[in-house]
Amino acid sequence: MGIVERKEREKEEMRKLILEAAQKLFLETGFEKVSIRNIADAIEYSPATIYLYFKDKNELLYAIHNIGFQKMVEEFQPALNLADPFDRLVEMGRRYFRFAFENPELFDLMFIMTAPMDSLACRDDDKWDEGRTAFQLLITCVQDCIDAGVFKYQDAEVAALMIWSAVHGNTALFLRKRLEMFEESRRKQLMEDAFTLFIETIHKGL
Amino acid sequence: MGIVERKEREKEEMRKLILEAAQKLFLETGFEKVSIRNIADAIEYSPATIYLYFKDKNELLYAIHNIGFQKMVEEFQPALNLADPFDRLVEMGRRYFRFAFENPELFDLMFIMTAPMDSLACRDDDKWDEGRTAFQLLITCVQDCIDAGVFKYQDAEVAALMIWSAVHGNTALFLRKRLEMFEESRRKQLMEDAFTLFIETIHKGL
DNA sequence: TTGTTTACTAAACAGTGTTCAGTACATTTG
DNA sequence: CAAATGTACTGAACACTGTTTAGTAAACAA
Repeated sequence: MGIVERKEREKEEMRKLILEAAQKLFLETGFEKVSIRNIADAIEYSPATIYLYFKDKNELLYAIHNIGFQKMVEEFQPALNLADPFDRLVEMGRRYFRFAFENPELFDLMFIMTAPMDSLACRDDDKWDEGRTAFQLLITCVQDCIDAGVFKYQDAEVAALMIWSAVHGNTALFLRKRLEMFEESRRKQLMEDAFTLFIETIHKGL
Repeated sequence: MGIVERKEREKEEMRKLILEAAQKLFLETGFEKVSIRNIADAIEYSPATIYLYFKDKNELLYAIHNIGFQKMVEEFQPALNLADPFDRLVEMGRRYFRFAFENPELFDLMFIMTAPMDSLACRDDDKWDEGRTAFQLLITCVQDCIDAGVFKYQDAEVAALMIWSAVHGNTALFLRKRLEMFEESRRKQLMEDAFTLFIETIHKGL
């Protein structure tokens, strides 16, 4: 009686269909401008159908946020293989930037928008596992730096948070257009300089 | 013939009336949840009236974003009077945090939301003067630190951007609920520790 | 007392997320 | 096989949203 299994498979496929259409539309048009109706049109189903597979729009956004984390972890992989822990750290920073530049909508969803987090708040079972897992990569790297004597920090978690904040802040200010006071031509160079300066500072810093 | 002046005064008062009602509603309910109709109801006018004083919702948000900057600059004033430039820098950082904690909706509008910046994009006359002015305070302070020999940085602007990024990143990650993986009790302490570590790092750093 | 300008609004437009009663088909049961 | 049950889906509605426009009533100028 594989009938119930087939049904489950079909259900899974439908979820995937919705998710892929949604993702495509989002990355094309931006999250703010895509409606449930747009997604429904794209897959040629009624809007109500989507609600049979996702509780609400936030849950759909959360699902795509998850896809984003998968992608990001994949793109971080090469950095994690570098021998020197400090090189590893720097490369992780660079890849954080690059991911944001190349996937601004996805990055927004993962680290800036509130909507997907609102979905998390409704079901108290997990505490943003995706974020936790990704952040753990950074903590590990920082700990390696400490162990290798590059840093003299005591607490790898605190140091990791500081480093994440610095890199994220730069990215977020740019993505949310808070660096508009700099001429467009200088902007990217300025950001890179700020990042480089940060790296130099923590390297010599402590 | 003071009649035209009275009219202008009335127009200005009406703008103020709208702005104050809007601000009150926004700070009570959050920006996402307040509609033009809500504001209109609050001041007992029709929704269409608001469009006689503001081009669209983004412009209204931009006007409130401006009020936020006035408030922020006021709250920064005491920090700017400190004798030691590095103390000044640290105190500015602390006040950035505090402003964000005490006025999360306003902070969001000033540094995270896209809507008010979309308003800016439409009229190319100025390049976010409010942001530029506030950032200039930081640059000046960093330059003072360089002059006093606390920092050996070359470029005050780049250093200021790095510092702003670090402080802002921490704040933004918190406000947008990206530190949910830490238990609520630890969260604030962790943020303070990360800030302190950053301060120590740049102090000894270069 | 005209004519004109100004300030305002009712109503509509085109959209949004979401819900629910109802339908048509697949599956199970007698 | 036919009847009963279960499931997947949808049309249409609800209560909103930002925004525009035609029209009105009052204030002002001639």
